[in-house]
Amino acid sequence: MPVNSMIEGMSHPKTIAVDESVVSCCGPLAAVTLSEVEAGDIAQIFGALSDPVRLRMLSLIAAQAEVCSCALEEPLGKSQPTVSHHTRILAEAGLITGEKRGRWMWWRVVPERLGDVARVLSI
Amino acid sequence: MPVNSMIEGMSHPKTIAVDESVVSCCGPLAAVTLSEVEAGDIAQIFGALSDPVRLRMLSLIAAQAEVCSCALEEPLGKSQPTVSHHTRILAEAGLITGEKRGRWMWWRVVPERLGDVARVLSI
DNA sequence: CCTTCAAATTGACGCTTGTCAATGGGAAGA
DNA sequence: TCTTCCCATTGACAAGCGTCAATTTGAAGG
Repeated sequence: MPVNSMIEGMSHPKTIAVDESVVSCCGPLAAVTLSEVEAGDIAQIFGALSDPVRLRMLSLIAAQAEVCSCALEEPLGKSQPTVSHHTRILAEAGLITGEKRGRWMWWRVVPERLGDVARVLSI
Repeated sequence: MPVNSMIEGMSHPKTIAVDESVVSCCGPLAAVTLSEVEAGDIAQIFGALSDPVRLRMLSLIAAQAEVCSCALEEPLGKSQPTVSHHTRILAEAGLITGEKRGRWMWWRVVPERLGDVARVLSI
């Protein structure tokens, strides 16, 4: 199974672009040597996971069903623009989804996406 | 289960320092909110996976039982110092292990480590 | 020894990234 | 409409990262 079909793209509200392109579904790293584009797409997702603030953010969101942006600044100890920056990166990687209700932005994790990423590491 | 015991540290030849500190074994992201140190340790591993060249390198190594450093330059299209740089980062993250035999450096993936990382993404 | 060869290290360069102050956009409430 | 409040965007800055040429280390093999 080719590695270029490893992770399924997911759309996201607020026109944040998730790469629906190459990746699509399940397959171990060793199956086939990655092309440069494939590697780039997957690297982007791991890049989203490669920052401590974003990992703690993901952990915070995953712990509840839904979390408001405003509820992230204080536990993370980061400014509002910084929180916005990080949620954007996680969303672009398809790892979280946001929905604006009233004045608040509510974030949820996308478990399927996490599963897809995990599957890349299998063997 | 606390997230600070998520990934088992692994030692590596040639005194490349792998963080044997915090991480130790298995547990989903949502279990407990990550502390800053925990998040930093895990982020380092994802950071190793966040570069296209390193992903292709990992893919190349995983495809065989063992790969010589000298066999990586040409398929990756990178210079010898660059290859050395990337193998070092993957090794420091515990994702590959190297053994020097004669003049050649032979690399293998560490499947258990990949499994541990995958387990972090579970739910 | 001396030479040869593979890998690691150093130094330098440009590009990317995380951060925040300041500003802009848009939705609720008076 | 005007004000308030939450979030996104912009701009700027320092720090980090990927890359390679040049050099060093270290192991074979004459």
